[in-house]
Amino acid sequence: MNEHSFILPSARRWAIGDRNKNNDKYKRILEAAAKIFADLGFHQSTISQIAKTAGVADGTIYLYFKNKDDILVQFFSDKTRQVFHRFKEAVDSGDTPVEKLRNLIHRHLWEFQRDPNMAIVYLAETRRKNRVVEKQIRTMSKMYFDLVAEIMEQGQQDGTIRRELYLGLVKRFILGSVDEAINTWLHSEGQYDLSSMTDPLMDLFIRGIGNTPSRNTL
Amino acid sequence: MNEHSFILPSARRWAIGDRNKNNDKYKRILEAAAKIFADLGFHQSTISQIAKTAGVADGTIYLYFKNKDDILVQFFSDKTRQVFHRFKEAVDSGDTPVEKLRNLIHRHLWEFQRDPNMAIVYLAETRRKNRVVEKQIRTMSKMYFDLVAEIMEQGQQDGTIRRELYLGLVKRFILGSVDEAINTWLHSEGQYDLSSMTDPLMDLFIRGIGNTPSRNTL
Amino acid sequence: MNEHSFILPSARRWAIGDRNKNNDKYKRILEAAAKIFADLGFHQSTISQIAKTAGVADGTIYLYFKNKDDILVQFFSDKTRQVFHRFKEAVDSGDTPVEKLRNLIHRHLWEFQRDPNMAIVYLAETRRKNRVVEKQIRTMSKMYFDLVAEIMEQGQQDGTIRRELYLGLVKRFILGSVDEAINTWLHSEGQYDLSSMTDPLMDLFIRGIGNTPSRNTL
Amino acid sequence: MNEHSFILPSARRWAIGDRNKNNDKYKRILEAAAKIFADLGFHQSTISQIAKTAGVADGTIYLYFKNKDDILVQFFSDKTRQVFHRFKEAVDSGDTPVEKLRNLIHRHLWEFQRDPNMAIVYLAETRRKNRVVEKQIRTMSKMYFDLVAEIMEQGQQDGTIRRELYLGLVKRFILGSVDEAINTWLHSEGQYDLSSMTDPLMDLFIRGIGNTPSRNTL
DNA sequence: TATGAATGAGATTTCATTCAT
DNA sequence: GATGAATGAAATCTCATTCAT
Repeated sequence: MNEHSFILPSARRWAIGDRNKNNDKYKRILEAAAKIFADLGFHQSTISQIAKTAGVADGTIYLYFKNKDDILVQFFSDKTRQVFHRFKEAVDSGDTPVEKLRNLIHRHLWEFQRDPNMAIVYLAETRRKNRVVEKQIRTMSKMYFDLVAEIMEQGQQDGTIRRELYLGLVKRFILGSVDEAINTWLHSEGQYDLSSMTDPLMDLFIRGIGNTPSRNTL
Repeated sequence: MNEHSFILPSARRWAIGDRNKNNDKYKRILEAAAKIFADLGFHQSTISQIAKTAGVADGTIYLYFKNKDDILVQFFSDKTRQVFHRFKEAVDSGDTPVEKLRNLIHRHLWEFQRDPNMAIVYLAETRRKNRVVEKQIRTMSKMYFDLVAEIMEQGQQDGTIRRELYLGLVKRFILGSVDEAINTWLHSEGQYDLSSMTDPLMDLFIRGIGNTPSRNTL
Repeated sequence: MNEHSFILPSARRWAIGDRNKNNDKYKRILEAAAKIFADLGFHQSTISQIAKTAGVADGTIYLYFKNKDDILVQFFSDKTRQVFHRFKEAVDSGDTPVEKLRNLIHRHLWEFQRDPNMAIVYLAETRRKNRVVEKQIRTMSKMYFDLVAEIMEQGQQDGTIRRELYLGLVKRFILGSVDEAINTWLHSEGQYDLSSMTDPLMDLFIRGIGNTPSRNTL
Repeated sequence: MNEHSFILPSARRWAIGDRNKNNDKYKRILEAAAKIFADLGFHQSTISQIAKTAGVADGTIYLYFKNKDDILVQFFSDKTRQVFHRFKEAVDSGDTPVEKLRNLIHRHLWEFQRDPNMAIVYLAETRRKNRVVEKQIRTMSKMYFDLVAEIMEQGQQDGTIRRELYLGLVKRFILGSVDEAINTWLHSEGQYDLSSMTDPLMDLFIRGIGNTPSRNTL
């Protein structure tokens, strides 16, 4: 599941199931990296800055990570695992498809608002060519697609979602809007509550912008 | 309008209205830069690569651009001017608000499909922190907002667009979806026709994903 | 006292009281720089030449010095401290004002003869406009002035030195002559003993070139 | 006499005895160079800056000067010729040796005060190792020595100057003091009248700093 | 394991000089 | 003769990575 278990066996061997202080170092580096990457972007960040922020020596980072790229890769792997577990939970906690979608969007905005460093790194890397985290992003994209597809299919069965939709596009339609909302929020320096965008966004997703006499309500 | 006309007067003075072979050096560098930036990202690109691609010496670049950042800035300024002129045209060529929006989306997808380097650079820079082209991107964002707002207001007056929408969010909703569609297309290596996404997207924009008995058609 | 202790704490922390082989790297770079600066002048010298002469990698220099300018600044700070301590000693070891002055001149010539690289760098920088070591040179100038002024005042009190002298000019008169003597010696490729100029110079300082029936002897 | 007559025959051929507008360009470049060299130092100055200041194209400079070094060389040759002619005049206009020396010092200070750019360039180059103008400076030094020697010998014959002096040292004694006075004046930003230093300096030269019952007066 | 000094490849930028016009 | 765009060598400085301790 995580390719790095194999690449750095000596460093990662104890990383699972071991609660000693070294394990903590791995996490500290990852958090420090997130902060620095978010502040400066991946290429502008230096190992020294990350090491200093994490409170370790430069060389120590190479005990836990193969190289600079690998920090980003592991960061994405970790976040993907964490976040998608919570996304899944959110979806599962809804009863109807519309409620499931609403919960997903809300959790999505909420998690990114809670962890702006992750949000910044995610948004930036997601739109880079030749990305180091290509594989991770494809995995994420697929997981998101599966979540949305599951909701849509349920909705199509119970008649609340239109049947003639191309699901691949629906995913982009939703993910793109949400990401853009997050991006705008980040560039506004977080001056409003991002998760409050849930209902307005849901309204647009479900009803669109067009005007018709009688409509569903959320 | 273009601040760089003043920064490099001796080099740019003849840039308009002169058809000698020097005239195109500026353009060649800009095109080369777009290609390299698109392939590697701004920070991974080197002046040497750009120079070689443009067929000039490294030093020559500094006759036309203040520094590496300035290449990106001028690239954005140029593209913004060009593209938005065409976006405006597209909007103006529509009769109804829905038609205007459809023309805008179509032109948007079309232009980015036609110039994938621009698309890649735009998508990447748009989501970076501490971006060199902050000003250019804010300008672009504002222009896009104005275009969309104009259409929406017209639609609200003639009753085809819902009145209770928050326009700031609608812009993100549309721009985010379109950009994500472009992004997906780019990462698919351009294996399908991007502009054919226009109508499916418009359908989602106007009607949303929700199911209702009677609906508008495009 | 030395601002650079603060600028590069990690590199300089162990600089005092530690005798491992790293300790001398700072000194080796400084000596190498003195040699190269002396041979070529500050602006013609390159970091690579200094690094090669010091036997370190180019990048290593930046562990010990902020930038190229900083090498010169630290060089001057170090030399000023060392040399003026010895100048002070020389002055203190004389009993009469004339003896003090003689000891100062002798020590001055002696130290510069002993360290010709320092002499060359000092003479060159002392007469440059926009000098990087402006502050250091003003400090040195002030210290020299204080030494001379102290001697002169004593001499004026005991009647061996004329009372109507403008001390600011006397300092230039002495320092200028001595520096010019050093300069001439340097450009003669050191083919004679510089410190042997002490008594002839003292004779000129005390008695001048004019002829009078009865005079002091040194 | 001027080696550059041979190096650049085509450019210099008409430079003597020709009063066309091109001759003027040569002078303008030399003056521009003096200003830029004085402001920034030789190595910090660029051909472009000189060209712009002189109001000519960069390439034009190479029609009049072999290369950047050659500008400095010709500058020194010109100034040496001009200034020493005036120094000689000053010496000749004095009746007694002491008067001659006084006139020389006064003219020296006066000319350098009148042309601070020359002063700055002269002082800087005079104390550089491997100097491009080595030959010019040796010529100047020799001329100055000859002037001083002539005065001294006359003074020794008429009894106003001590006989036991080492003339080589006397020259450095005088030149060094005068140059240091000029240097101090330059670094004070010209806030006082440099040529007023003549008599105080002469007093030090003739009588020294030592105290004796009966003395010459100037 | 942990450290952090050292390395040196590589990036940006400058500028003396050339040469086609 | 005069121009100034073009060149490309060379300089400074950064930083991912290594390795002796």
